Amino acid sequence: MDLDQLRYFLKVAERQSFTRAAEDLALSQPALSRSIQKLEEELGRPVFERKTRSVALTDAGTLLASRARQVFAILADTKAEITDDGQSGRLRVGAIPTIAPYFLPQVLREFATAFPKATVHIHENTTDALLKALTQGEIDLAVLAAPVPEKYLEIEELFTEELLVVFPPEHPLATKPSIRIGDLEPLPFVLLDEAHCLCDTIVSFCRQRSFQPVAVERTSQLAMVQELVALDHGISMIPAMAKHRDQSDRRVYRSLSGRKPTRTIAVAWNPYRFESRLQRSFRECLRESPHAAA
Amino acid sequence: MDLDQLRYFLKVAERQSFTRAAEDLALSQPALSRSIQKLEEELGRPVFERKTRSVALTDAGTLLASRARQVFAILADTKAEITDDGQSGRLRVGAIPTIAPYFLPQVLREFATAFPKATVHIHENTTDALLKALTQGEIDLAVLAAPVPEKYLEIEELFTEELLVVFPPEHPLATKPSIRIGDLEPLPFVLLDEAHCLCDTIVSFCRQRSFQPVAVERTSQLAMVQELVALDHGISMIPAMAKHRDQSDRRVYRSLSGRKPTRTIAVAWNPYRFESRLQRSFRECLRESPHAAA
DNA sequence: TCATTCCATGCACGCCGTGCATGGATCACT
DNA sequence: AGTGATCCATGCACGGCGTGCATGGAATGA
Repeated sequence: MDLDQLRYFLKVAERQSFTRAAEDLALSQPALSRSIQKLEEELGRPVFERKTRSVALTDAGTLLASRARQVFAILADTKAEITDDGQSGRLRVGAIPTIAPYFLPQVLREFATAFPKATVHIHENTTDALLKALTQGEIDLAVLAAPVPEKYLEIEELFTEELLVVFPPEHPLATKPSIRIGDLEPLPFVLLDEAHCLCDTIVSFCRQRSFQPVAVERTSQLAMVQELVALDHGISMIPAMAKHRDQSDRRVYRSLSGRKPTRTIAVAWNPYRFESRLQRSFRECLRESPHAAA
Repeated sequence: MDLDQLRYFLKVAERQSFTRAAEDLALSQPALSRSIQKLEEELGRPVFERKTRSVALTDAGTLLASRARQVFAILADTKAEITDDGQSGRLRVGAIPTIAPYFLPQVLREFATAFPKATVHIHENTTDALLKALTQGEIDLAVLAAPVPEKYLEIEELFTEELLVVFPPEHPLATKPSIRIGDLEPLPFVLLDEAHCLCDTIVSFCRQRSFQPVAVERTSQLAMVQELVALDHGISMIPAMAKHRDQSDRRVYRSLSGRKPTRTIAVAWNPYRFESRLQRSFRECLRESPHAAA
């Protein structure tokens, strides 16, 4: 039994194909076949059921996969723990798209100043993908919006920010001394794709006020929402942190009167993995960021 | 990082010497040195502190050793679990010397009949050594005398047997209609070495009756105690199971009147390791052995 | 029937771990 | 202080094992 064999094995299990796993592993398919054969020979029974178009784990394979993952987690954590000097190292930080460009840059700047020897990799993705990556140990931390629908993860709330109503300067709303949620009901909305949790937050806030916002357009990024609002395709709600970066006079941001829509930013990590001192320091940076005070 | 490297590393840690570890591993010392060097290179810091006459684990090495042992335990258990067909396989059974030859043979005979494809290895050693071997996963089961002074082990009591007084036929005790513990107080004893728990059992039984038995001779095995008793070097107490094998008329076995000395036979195993179906079957055999009924 | 998609096998190559010989450092003993 | 012993590190050459390339064999779909 060899760690390489186990690594290969896990990749085949993941891709459900020798050919595709071999590509991922930068290995030829025959070499991979042989490696798995050796493994099966040692175990005395096959770990994969070869089907015509793909391969599937046998019972033995399922057990082995679980244990192999455990072994790699132990080894990776041990290595991290031993090499952890609190100053240098690699940190893989995930963030959802509606947070990443508005909150992370300044945190990264501060962190890079405080820990010049450290390397930070940013993984921008949806909440679901980030949670999966956390669970599988592919990233160390994730910055996202609470609440997080995932047990087995550690969550720390950072701060709560307001969602502001945004519209072009010549919009009728601009003349109102105060804007209430009811005023928005007949208006068309520009919203993000449903994969984004910010969209859920906005829709559920409106629903609590007994109306379903009408989305005339959906885009995949907040910057595009802002542009479409400027073109008067509709109004929207935008996190306060995204307003700070908006220098354009083509958009007006206003706070709702009455109960205001908000979202809470949190950081999540996998408590079953070793937490490096660098990781702890990064969380410290997140907590102490000016945004948290704002 | 390589499993071979970790295996080598653990052996060096155990033997506290590259040279001796290399012998155990059937590897040249230079090859071993290089292997550890690679490991240390990957971890970024030494795992051994090279002293003039031996080597010692660094902090990093201590952590790595603990995790490496964990990894090997997982892999060994996984392999055992996958290849476990309930019929074939290897079982490593430990037993203390005062039990092994008197109780195990018939159990082994029954087990071999019921599971002809299985292989059983017997490790005869003292209680301490067996418990250590259990903890380190070097044996699967141990048959010994309760109580077992070890947490983290699973214990199942099998049966309790009497300790009989033994002496030569012409001994004055032979004429007594009944023998009480007080009658033994002035008599010289032949006892086992102190490493044997049976010795403790006998001494503590006597102490509860307020006397300390006088050992005129100590030997390392029960058969020798029996021979010395036949030569009238002294009397002794012998487990009932050791009487059954004794065909000689040079020794008389008698039960004490009043409260009788006993010992309880138990089987112990490591609950943190995978218990094979073979192992479970062997415990079954132990429970159902005729001795248990006697 | 033919093209396609997979995984397995035959064969030759090259890298990496290994053994042998030796160096360098530290003790123990006289 | 000198000498031999002990122990780990290094230089060098070899050989086994995993690998890539080319190809086979089986199942599938058009």
